[in-house]
Amino acid sequence: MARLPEYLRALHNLAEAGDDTVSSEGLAAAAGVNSAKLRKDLSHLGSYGTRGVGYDVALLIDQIEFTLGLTQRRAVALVGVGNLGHALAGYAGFASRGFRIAALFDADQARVGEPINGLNVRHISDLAVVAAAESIAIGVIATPAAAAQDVADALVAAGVTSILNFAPCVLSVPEGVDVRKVDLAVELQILSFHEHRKSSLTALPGGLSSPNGLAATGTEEAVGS
Amino acid sequence: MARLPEYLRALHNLAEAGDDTVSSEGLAAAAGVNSAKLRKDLSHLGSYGTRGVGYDVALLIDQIEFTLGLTQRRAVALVGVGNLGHALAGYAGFASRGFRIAALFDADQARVGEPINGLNVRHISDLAVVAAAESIAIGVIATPAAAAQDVADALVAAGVTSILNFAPCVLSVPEGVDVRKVDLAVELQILSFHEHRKSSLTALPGGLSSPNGLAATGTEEAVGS
DNA sequence: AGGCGCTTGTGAACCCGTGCACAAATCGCG
DNA sequence: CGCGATTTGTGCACGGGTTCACAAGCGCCT
Ligand SMILES: NC(=O)c1ccc[n+]([C@@H]2O[C@H](COP(=O)([O-])OP(=O)(O)OC[C@H]3O[C@@H](n4cnc5c(N)ncnc54)[C@H](O)[C@@H]3O)[C@@H](O)[C@H]2O)c1
Ligand SMILES: NC(=O)c1ccc[n+]([C@@H]2O[C@H](COP(=O)([O-])OP(=O)(O)OC[C@H]3O[C@@H](n4cnc5c(N)ncnc54)[C@H](O)[C@@H]3O)[C@@H](O)[C@H]2O)c1
Repeated sequence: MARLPEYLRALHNLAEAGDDTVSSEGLAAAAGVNSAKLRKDLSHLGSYGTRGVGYDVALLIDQIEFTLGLTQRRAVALVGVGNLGHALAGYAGFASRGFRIAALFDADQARVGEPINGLNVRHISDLAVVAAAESIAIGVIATPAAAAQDVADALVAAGVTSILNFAPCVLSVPEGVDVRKVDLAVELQILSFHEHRKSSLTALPGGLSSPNGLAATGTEEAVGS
Repeated sequence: MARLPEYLRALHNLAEAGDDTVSSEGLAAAAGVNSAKLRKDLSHLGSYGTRGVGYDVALLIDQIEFTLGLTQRRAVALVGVGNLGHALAGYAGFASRGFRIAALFDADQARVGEPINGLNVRHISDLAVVAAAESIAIGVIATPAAAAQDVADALVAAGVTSILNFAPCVLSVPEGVDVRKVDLAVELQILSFHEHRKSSLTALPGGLSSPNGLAATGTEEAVGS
């Protein structure tokens, strides 16, 4: 499930706080989900808590990390060392969550050779050999949208089977390759939609009729203090 | 629906390409979704295409932009001008998608006053007055996780009712405030899970038994060339 | 040792999103 | 003017995710 990383983060927080066991209720609150959902998710991966007491934090962390394939530190390639690429390359949060940025690539010769965070930017033409040498299976695209498809093709040709795409465009990849897209403008537009809905609602204080029957789903967070 | 922004982006691309009308099939392909789903989405917002011909691109853009509340250019506040915050502040994609970064905030006095992209960083204590003056309803949090809840509280107190959170933590906000979270490490971990699943599958070539019954949903992209 | 309270695991109902398939409608052309 | 090609809009069934609710199991305290 896509919620396992959230559980994992919450568990690490609990482990740092010194907790040894957690109840499903407590972990659900820390991860911001329903407790029944969490129990069902955890049961699906065969992890057994002990009734009456809860889950063993350290054991559960191991279970989830194994399920997510984080027992090995995975190497990722970052393509496009521009505005966003710099921030990503300098981000310490990846290393602490099971990943190692193994190589940086760019098409701009002026950027090639630039050292970032102890790593030198390499030219995109080196992608294939470096990916093979470092056994890179995950690629991150932080190039303009116009170049994203070409980069994706190059990544796939280099043996990458999972791609995280920051460019606002749809990628077409062969079967067996997974793509996840992160589009920040889309996130803001969804928030804007909520703003629009809210202001329409306050304009009609009785709430007689909502402006439409739409409901945005996804990464939504249920409110509540 | 959360897919409207995707449709909008695809429509803008089509408009730039000079197309006047689109079939649901064509737009669905450009947005990477099923055509029936797209038609149902569009029918939900009352937009009427003409049968036998398709949808009017310009009209549909207006319809979707109205539904998303993008008729007015919305002002957003960005809090935390660090590694990631710099990239966001310098990103041109927000302006072209209906948003205006109206103010930058940070707690670090060394950063206050720094000009970024024609905007000066202000101290977080100015948030309330600036938000009121600029009528800011959307806030972006790009601070460390430890500070995120405090920043969220300050944003809410300043009248912000929608928050985009980049810090890896759950925020608790009062009812009526919407929060969307973007966690890049989570995205990578989901990809890692897919990698793990794929490698387990190839290890058992017959595919007799999948390692578990999990299926990650969400921003997934259906493969296919 | 036995009972009691707490927590997990899960059965089942429910709800919603998804996709198929088709009727209705519109345009272009003869 | 009428017909066929094309495309929208939608009824309906299916599947999966979500939630409630409760039985089963475990530890602790007496
Ligand atoms: N900066 C942000 O905060 C932000 C936010 C959301 C989305 N994005 C998206 O992320 C992408 C990158 O944004 P940015 O602001 O970093 O842009 P940028 O122009 O600063 O950086 C793009 C980099 O990609 C490199 N590049 C171009 N073509 C390439 C190719 N074929 N192969 C390899 N490298 C290539 C360029 O040399 C440049 O260094 C864009 O698609 C943008 O829409 C950025
Ligand atoms: N850099 C990335 O690529 C990246 C990727 C994913 C997630 N993130 C997350 O984004 C957040 C920011 O990352 P970063 O790399 O930019 O960190 P950073 O340390 O470079 O920047 C954080 C900024 O927030 C400011 N800040 C701290 N406390 C504040 C407060 N109370 N009010 C206002 N400002 C405050 C700091 O002064 C600093 O300028 C982190 O939570 C990180 O986990 C970053």
